[in-house]
Amino acid sequence: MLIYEKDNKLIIENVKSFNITHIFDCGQCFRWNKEDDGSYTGVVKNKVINILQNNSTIIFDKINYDDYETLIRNYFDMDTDYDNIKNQINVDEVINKSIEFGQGIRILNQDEWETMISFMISANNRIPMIKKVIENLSMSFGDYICNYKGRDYYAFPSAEQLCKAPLEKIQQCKAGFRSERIKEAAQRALYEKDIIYNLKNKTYDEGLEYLKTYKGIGDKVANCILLFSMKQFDTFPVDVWVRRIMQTLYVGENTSDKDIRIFAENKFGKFSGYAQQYLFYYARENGIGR
DNA sequence: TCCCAGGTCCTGA
DNA sequence: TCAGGACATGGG
Repeated sequence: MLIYEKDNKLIIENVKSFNITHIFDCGQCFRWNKEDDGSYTGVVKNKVINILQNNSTIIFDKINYDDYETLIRNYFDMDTDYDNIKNQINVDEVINKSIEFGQGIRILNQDEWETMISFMISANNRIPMIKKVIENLSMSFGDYICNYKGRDYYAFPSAEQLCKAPLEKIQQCKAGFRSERIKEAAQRALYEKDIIYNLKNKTYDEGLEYLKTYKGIGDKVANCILLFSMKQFDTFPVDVWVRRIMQTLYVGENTSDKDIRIFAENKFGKFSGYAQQYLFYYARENGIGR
């Protein structure tokens, strides 16, 4: 991997296991959108990031090496050995095919608070709608960042900002029945921010137990939060898509979500979360079980 | 009109 | 512990 700055861009050559379509379309994040030139633009913390890929070269617009060290490197999971992970979870033909199909997937290290609220919104919702609600919340309550390629960008609102927001205004963001849950979570997070940001240093069970004390966070959402923002990679969140592919290709049709999760965690081991992402992407892109 | 979406909560056995 | 319905919203 070769990293250098050129013309106000940061360029990384010879990246392996990195495909921006796989990364942004595998359902782990909701704030990235494709541009006409094939690049993706998104918001990470308080920064707008645009990323373009040509084969094994990735180009970040208006990013310098400092930004790479403080933000990009961790967010894009650049220090993880994906070959090793793929080898460890590649235990049969189904997962082998899925890994091949989504070879460029990476599990992003996202902000804990943003991930909590985002997956709270995901309950009984569609991905385009989830993205719209998050965008509405950011535009209504988040800090303005800048204009990029003709579009205004806003940071995801903090707990403080959502706490001040009247319930009706949250409802106007089309959050539906999740509006009160968001408001309640913000009120709690205001005083428990340290706990939330320290969960990655706790055990999986402690994290799960804590997250589920929030209204609107059940088993599935809690596991997504743990996987996508708290580095708990041994968990296997079961949603409709994962249920479909697992029931079709591994276990019986009437197997419960909990049993599917236990089956998968035993099968794929400490990197079950990565296996879940490959399977999710494969199932969704190929309509498995529909 | 009905069905469903990266589910959770509540209720009643 | 577990099944079944309600829940906002919008697209097919």
